[in-house]
Amino acid sequence: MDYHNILKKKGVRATRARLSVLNVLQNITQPVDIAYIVEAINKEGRGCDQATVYRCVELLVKKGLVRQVDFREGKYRYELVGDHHHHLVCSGCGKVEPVYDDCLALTDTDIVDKYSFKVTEHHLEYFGLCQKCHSQ
Amino acid sequence: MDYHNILKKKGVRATRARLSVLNVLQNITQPVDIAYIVEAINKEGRGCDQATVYRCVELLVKKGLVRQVDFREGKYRYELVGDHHHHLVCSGCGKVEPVYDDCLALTDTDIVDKYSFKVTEHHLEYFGLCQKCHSQ
DNA sequence: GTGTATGCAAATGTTTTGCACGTCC
DNA sequence: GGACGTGCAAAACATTTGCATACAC
Repeated sequence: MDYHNILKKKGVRATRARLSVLNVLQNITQPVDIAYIVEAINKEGRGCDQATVYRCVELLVKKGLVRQVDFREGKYRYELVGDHHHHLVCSGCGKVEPVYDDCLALTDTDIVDKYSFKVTEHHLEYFGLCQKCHSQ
Repeated sequence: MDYHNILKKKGVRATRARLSVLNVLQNITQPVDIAYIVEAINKEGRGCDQATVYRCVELLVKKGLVRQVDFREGKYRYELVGDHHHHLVCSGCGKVEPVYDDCLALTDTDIVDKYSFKVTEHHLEYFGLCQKCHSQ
């Protein structure tokens, strides 16, 4: 909850820009792109340059606080790591629904055992049509 | 095997550029980017513009012959669809290993049932360190 | 021959970088 | 005070687009 302390614990400075980025990501219901973050920060008082936002999210991803997501749009989106989940992305209307189920049969640990490959993360997204778009 | 006929069956023209792209992708062991495809085509005689390659892969992906892959590099890679598999991507040396196991516990069909969401495709990649990079 | 694909060049969109100045601790 | 972060502007890179010409069928 207290991002100031969380950042300190991670060994990095708790700057205004980083706190702003985390604060924006705390209030979203689905992954957002850099432009969204910049705009959101600008709305709440003193703004922030987009180069800074790029540098912030890069750091936050590296520190494991933020997850980078790819919806095949030619740009990345970001969300707080929080609880582990995947996404259902509708190709019709763009709606994004989180999936909290345990989706993987071959877990990260299985892969370590079978392939001698130490998995640090995996990315899984489902693409298709939501009920509304499918029935049209 | 005969891409000329495969393209015809898909209802699109079997042009030199499309056949070249498919031919390049037939000879790779891991997903490659657009620049690689352009260069490979240029090496084998009459070349091909990169705009054309972009247009070709877009069509081939749409027709289900080519798969677009994202290794979090800020650009996409492509490979023939062939048999379904996922990837282990080493963050250390960039090595890519295919995984032919059935990785998903929550299949596309399960999702249709549980979430009323018609899955057309899913993207799954594992990131981490290969044995060599991990032991260093 | 006709409709579609391609080449070329320019434009667009995303992300990165260099450097002077500001801020965190 | 000193190291590190930020703003600004420019650059780099991936991808897309408009239009005249070439090609597939």
